[in-house]
Amino acid sequence: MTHLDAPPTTEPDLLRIHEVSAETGLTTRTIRYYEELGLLKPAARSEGSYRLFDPDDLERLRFIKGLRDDAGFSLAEIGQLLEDDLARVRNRSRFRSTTDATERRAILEDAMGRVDRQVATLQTKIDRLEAMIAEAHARRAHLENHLAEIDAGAEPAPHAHESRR
Amino acid sequence: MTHLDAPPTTEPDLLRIHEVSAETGLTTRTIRYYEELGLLKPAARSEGSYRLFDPDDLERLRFIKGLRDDAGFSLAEIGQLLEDDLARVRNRSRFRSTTDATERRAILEDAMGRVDRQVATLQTKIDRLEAMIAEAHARRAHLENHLAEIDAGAEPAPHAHESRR
DNA sequence: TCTAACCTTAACGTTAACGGCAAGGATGTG
DNA sequence: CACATCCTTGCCGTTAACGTTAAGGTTAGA
Repeated sequence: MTHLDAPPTTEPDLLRIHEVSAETGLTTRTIRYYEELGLLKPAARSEGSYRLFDPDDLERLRFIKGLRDDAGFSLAEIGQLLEDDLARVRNRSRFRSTTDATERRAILEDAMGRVDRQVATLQTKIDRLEAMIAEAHARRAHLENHLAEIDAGAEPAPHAHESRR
Repeated sequence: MTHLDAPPTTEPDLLRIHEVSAETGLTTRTIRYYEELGLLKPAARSEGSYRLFDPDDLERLRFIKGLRDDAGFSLAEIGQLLEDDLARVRNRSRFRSTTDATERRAILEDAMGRVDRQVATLQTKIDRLEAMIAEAHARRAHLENHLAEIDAGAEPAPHAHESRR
C-alpha cells in the first residue's frame, strides 16, 4: 500500500478513464464514444496521451447519463442541450478574463438563458407525460364507473361503445 | 331483457393501413413493424388479406407513439406497458361473456391495477425529470448569485467554490 | 373488364449507440 | 529493468428501429 499522499505538485484530482467509468457507471467505450461525438472535450491528456478527467467532466457525464436514461433523449438531442452547457463553460474563461461589469453581466445573463431553455425542454417532456397520466386516469375513472354500476347491482344503459375522446 | 342491437354483420369505420398512417403520423412500415413485434394485433383482415384497423387500434397506435416520442420509452418497454393494455382488451370480451357480478368486479379491479402500474411508471419518469429541473434551477440560482455580486459592486468575497483550476 | 392505386410478404440497407477485439505504446511497482 | 496493467487508436460486429426496393396479389372506379 502506498503511504505517501499525492503531493499537490500541479493539478490534483484528475482521473483516468477507468476510474471515471467506475465513478459514473458508463463504460470506457461509451465515454470515448461521447467524446467522439463531441459531447465531451478531452479535459486534458497526460504525457503519453492518456485521457484525464476533472470533476467538471464527471458532472457533465452524469448529466449526459441522466438525460439519456431518465429523460430518454437521444444523443443528438443531448448534444443540443449540451451546446448550451459547453458555451457556458467557455464563458467561464471569458468571464474571468474581463473585469468589465457590463460584460460580466451579459455573460451571466446569456448563461441563464441557456439554463432556462434546458428547463423548458424538460418541462415540455413533463407536460406530455402528465397528459398521458391524465388519459390513464380517465381510463381508470371509466373502470371505476363500471364498478360502481355493478355494485349498484343492475344492468346499466346499453352503452353504445366509446364516444368521443 | 335487453333487446339486441342491429346485427353488426359488416363492421363500419375500418381503415386500411395508409389511412391509419395519415391519421397517426406513423409510416406503414412502422405500423407493420409494430405488429411484427406484437405491439398490435391485426384487428381484422379483408378477403384479400388487407389489414383493417378499428378505432381502438388507432388509439393504441397513438398511445404507442406517445410513449415512444414523448416519454422516450423503448419499444421493449412499451411492450411491457401494453401487455397490460392488451390484457385489458382481452378482459373486455371476458367481461361481456359473464353476468356474474363478482367476476366482473374482479376483472375491473384487475384492469384498474394495470392502469395504476402504467401511471406509476410514467410518474417515476416525471420524478426524474423534475429532479433534473431542480438541478438546473440550482445552476440558475448560482448564476443569479454571481449576478447579484456584480450588481452589488466589483470584486465579491473570496468565494471558496471550485474556482481553482 | 381493365387499370391505377393500393396492398401483401420477403429481404436487404441504414443509422444510432454502443461492444469487442487487436496491435502497440505508457505507467508504476518490485 | 522487467512485467503486469493500464491506455491508445483503429476497425469490425451487433441490436433496435425502422427505410427501401422487389415481385406479385387486391380493390375500386371508369
